[in-house]
Amino acid sequence: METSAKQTFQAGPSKAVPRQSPEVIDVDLLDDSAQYTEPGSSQHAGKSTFKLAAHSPEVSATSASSIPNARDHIVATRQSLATTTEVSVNPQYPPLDVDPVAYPLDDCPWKTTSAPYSFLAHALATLSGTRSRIAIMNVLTNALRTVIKFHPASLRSTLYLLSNTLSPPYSTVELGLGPSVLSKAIQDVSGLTASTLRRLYNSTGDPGDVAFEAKSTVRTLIPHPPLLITGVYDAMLKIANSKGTGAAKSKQAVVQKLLVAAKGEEVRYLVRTLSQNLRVGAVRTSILSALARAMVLTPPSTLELSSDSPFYVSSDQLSGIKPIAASPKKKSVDRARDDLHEKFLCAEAMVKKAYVLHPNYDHIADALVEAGLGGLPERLPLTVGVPLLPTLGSPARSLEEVYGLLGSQAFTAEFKYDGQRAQIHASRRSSGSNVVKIFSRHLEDMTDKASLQPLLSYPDVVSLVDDMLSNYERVDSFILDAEIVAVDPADGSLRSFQELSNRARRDVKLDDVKVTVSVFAFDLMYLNGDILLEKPFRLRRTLLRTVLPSWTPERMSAARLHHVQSCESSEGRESVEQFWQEAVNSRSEGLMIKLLDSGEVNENSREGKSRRKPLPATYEPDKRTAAWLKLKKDYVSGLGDSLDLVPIGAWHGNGRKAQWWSPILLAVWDPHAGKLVAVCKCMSGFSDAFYKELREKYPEDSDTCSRQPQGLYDILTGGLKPEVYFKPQEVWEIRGADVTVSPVSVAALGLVSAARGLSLRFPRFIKVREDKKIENASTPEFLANVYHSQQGKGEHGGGVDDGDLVDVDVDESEVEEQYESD
DNA sequence: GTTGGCTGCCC
DNA sequence: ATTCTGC
DNA sequence: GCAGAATGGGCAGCCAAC
Repeated sequence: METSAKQTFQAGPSKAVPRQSPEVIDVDLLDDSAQYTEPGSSQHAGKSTFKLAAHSPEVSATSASSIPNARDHIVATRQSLATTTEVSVNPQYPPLDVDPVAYPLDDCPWKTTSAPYSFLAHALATLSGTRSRIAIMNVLTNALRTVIKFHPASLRSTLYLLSNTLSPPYSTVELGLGPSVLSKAIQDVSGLTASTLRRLYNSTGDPGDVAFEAKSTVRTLIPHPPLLITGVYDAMLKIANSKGTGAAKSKQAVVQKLLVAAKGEEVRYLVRTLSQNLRVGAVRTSILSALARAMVLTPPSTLELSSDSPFYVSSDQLSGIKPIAASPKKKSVDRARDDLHEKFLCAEAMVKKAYVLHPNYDHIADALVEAGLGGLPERLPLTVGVPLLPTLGSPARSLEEVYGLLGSQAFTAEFKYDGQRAQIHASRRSSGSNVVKIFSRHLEDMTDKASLQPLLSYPDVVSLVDDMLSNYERVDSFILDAEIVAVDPADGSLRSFQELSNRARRDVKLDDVKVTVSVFAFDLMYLNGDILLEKPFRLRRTLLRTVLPSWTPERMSAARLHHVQSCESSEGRESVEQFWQEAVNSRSEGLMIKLLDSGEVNENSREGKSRRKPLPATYEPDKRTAAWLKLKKDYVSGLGDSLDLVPIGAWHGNGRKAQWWSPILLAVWDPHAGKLVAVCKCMSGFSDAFYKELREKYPEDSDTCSRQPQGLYDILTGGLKPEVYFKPQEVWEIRGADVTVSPVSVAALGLVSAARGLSLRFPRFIKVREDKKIENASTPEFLANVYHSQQGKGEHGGGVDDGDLVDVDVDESEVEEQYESD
């Protein structure tokens, strides 16, 4: 089998991309169905992935200048192919980006009964071609209308494929497929070598584009039946469900089957879907809005609608809407369009509300098809056992900013614990077996028994909740919001996030729990059958504190229930300032500031003019508003850990950063060894303009950027091997939240741990330190000192004395002293 | 049986 | 998680 | 201001390779 894979495309020395006229490879391979239906086949042995591909030394011929714009090149290639190959065989669909009022829906645009995948690929390709939100909404809306009208049974699969998910977040289905298997499959189907694919990948930054290019070199002799939307979705499920020995092979077999059957643009979006990075400018929110609009315009034919419905428009009304004027001189009055817009807004609110309370596309699709928009509240209620989307906090940079936004309105400042967000559901059952569920921030099920994935599982928290149900007589059911934190079993003092992550995550028995935790509850969304979301936070909190008081089980290592430590704004600004200091000096991330009663925000526009806008203190699923402000110490200048690091290498960026270096590898300066030692990668904080300059300062294969380290400095990278090395010549200020003990970094190796180096949590670029030379960059000792000062900050304060070490603006001479003192 | 790459999740 | 960008 | 995109460190668990 292996020998039949004639590789027409060698890892050629001078070609970055295949030539415009594709050569034909041995197609027998592709049409041999045994090739992709036998999971046991060993044909893939020895092939390497994109990542592992050994690059031939001749690659240097692929200089950036020989391909001024790789993206343009790809587009040109695609167009030239479109007239000659199977791309033109695809059905021609009507344009989707038109005003929905003008979109033709009289004739079914496909010949199959079930909706074909090519239609979805057509929609995705159109989405990719625009950044206009209006066009994106039009495409999504018209595509969904078409599916609803001509094959509503495909709606579920369409929603999952559009949103690039497989199942509700709280179910345990996952693809278990990464770039490794995907790239092997593309190799096998296209016959291209790993290094050719690797080079394509470097220039396009998108595995889907690579697959598209690779497949365009292949001509299939035997026509394949069209892929269907439901078929592709079912294949994804099949991939997800294959587990155990041989799983990788059978996943790859399914992928190859899909790739062989896919034509033209289908290939690109299939692979983007499989790599779980669709990148078409539309995710959940837009999809839900479009779904609502589609239902307004094109309700399923099975529904009986009353003419005065607040959601639907009659065809008479629709035909009364004028097309949008091409010249935007003045907007002509169009009552019918305004009315449609109103209905859109109303329907969008309904669909989004249904989703945030009950995030399940299966249930939404079924409810819409069977009962219409009006059926949503009843069919997707807030349910104990089904997670709702959590309220999110918006960042605040200082206490001044907090007071500026909230003025004199009552708020509470709560400790922001460094643990894991948990939404806890409980319901007492008379039969004895209670319903207890724990969900993560992204709504994954973390309850022990139900979880088949490697997630943190919390039998100790489940046991705590069972205790609560049996001991709190006024409580039958609740949903609460909390942070689970690792604690010292002896005194309950807080431990680090890293310790929490050390917990086993699967099939954990109560007695096996090694890291004790506390549950710090901070909100209550549901109690004894009452939905509390619309109640002000003050009331929710009072209920939480009175009905679910703290609880410490007998057993010392069991999970405990606490309420978060807080300080009220009514205690005065000084107390709040003091509480903030306490948070800074303890093992907490900072504060969460929460509005207690519904009020207003001050929105500071320029020149001191401030507008006030209503600010509810209700529980707002999936919203980031000023009602919850997170004040983290590492946001506040002068408080976070800030390091001066040297850029020493980089990787090729992906997607929108495909033409740039990203991420960048950063190093500390070790004056004793006279070496630069890699600490971490960084991709955040750079503006696009900075990326462009950087690409000019470090052009690929130049004297400042090459595949091997060059220049005067020795470089030590440990487990952080970049694709290219920069000539070390500048120093950047990099901020992080914490210094971490790292399995890959060798920076400060031996100073904190004999086997592990140090790295940085949440690294981001702040600015170039024009005033610093390599020799003035941060040292391993400095890194180790920052780490030690963090450790000093337990529950009991501490760390105040050595707090100087984490100051951003450490005096130049102080830094020098540190070097000397070692 | 052990090691190490891959994956998906937490922050 | 953080950050930047286009609409 | 929202929505989307690109990617950080680090962990356990799984599976393939040795």
